[in-house]
Amino acid sequence: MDALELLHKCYLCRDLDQKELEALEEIVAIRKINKGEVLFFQGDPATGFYLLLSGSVRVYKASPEGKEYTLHHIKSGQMFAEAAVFEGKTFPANAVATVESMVAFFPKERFVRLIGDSPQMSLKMIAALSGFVREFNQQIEDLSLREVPARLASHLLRKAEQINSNQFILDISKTELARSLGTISETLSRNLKKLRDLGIVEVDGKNITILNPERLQAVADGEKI
Amino acid sequence: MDALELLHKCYLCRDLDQKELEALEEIVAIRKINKGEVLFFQGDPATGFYLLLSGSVRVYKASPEGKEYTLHHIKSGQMFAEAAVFEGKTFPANAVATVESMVAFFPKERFVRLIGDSPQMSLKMIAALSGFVREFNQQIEDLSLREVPARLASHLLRKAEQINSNQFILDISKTELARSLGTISETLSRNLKKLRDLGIVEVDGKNITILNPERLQAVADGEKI
DNA sequence: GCCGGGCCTTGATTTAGGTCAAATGCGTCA
DNA sequence: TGACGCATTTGACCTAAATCAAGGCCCGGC
Repeated sequence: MDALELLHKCYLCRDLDQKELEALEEIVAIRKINKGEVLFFQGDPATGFYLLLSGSVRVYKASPEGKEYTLHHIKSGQMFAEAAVFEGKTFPANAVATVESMVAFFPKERFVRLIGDSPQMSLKMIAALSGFVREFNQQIEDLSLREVPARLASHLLRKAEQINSNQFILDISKTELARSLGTISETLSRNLKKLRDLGIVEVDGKNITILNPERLQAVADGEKI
Repeated sequence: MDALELLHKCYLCRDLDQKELEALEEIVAIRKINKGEVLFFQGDPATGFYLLLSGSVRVYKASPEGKEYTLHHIKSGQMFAEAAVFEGKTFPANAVATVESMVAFFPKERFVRLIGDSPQMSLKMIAALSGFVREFNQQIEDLSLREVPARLASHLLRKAEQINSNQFILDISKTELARSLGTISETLSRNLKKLRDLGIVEVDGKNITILNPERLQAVADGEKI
């Protein structure tokens, strides 16, 4: 599928009329990024926002000491760095392609002019930003109030719910999962082991089976393991 | 000053034309809340959003174990729970008045109908949500990558910058400051003591003086104390 | 096949920060 | 003014999770 076709199918573009679509296409810049290529670093001037057409992008924070926390794993069709367009002059995180990817880039000023004339697009941005706020909200709750086992349990339950099956395959490495749970691989490994020893989950490489969803939910709710 | 007057002066209403203003006034519900009164609990159905006209509101999360984390201290003129209007069916946090306050309440459905017709108001909501995203972003960075001394140092430096003076008075209790830094009062007390012992700050009750901004900045940047 | 470099796991140890407990201070309201 | 209650401080202790270190495993490239 070619890039423009992908663009048309994504949430931002659906329901737009021909005129709006053309205006969008006029300002968009589409480009390929290789695996490992960096789209922007934290602190870079925020010149616009992105929409991922294909591939996968990791958005993460890094501390001077080398610690990392993954804010999002962007999947195709999703926007990222939208907030940077309306607020702030610099990107608040780093973004790197984890596989070869295609991105659409929308320059800040030209896009802001566009949405002033398009209530439809304003509402889409509002929806996207609200989604972000909700997601961040959950992350703050996890980081400030919940411990690692609870965060891990929630993540597994959410994965299972998404595909509606108690058996699934992790789509990221365990090291990377640890980073998105706000911990490190060793701690994740130990917690998975505990869940395994208790007969709550079965772990075989990236293959996860939830054997006891009720117990796992209890762990997610804060029960000590 | 009466409530409607306060409403007109706030960010949401500035720059609106007469028609938009009247439409807003039509749907708004203004009410007084006493000190300690709860506006909503986490999990309550999100029926609309609020704008604080006067007083002060604390928005916070609480865990089943009794731990609390303060997301925001809302000051007059600020909106809160806006994201709940566009996303999600329930409030993601609790809100309580810390002093007697006046709030304007905008019911969800009627407000969403309004902004569909008002690009001006859409842009304001986008700006407000972007601001939230930026703030949350910072909180996530603090919680996931930075330690308590660094968070405390940043907070003090920010306060000083706001009023452009190295001497200021805390507008909240230390217990409450601890909750908004993602820690507890004992830990905050110990860290303040360390900063005091190092001659970096002077603390006299709620009265704070930054004696050595450079050292304090170094602590904010992660230097061990 | 076999070599090398990631991952992943596991153990030993350290440490930041939370918990518990007690003492002190301070403001408010009767 | 006195007493109660709440905030704050400080000390002793505990615990979750990070760090440090060592092996094992898997996978791709030669």
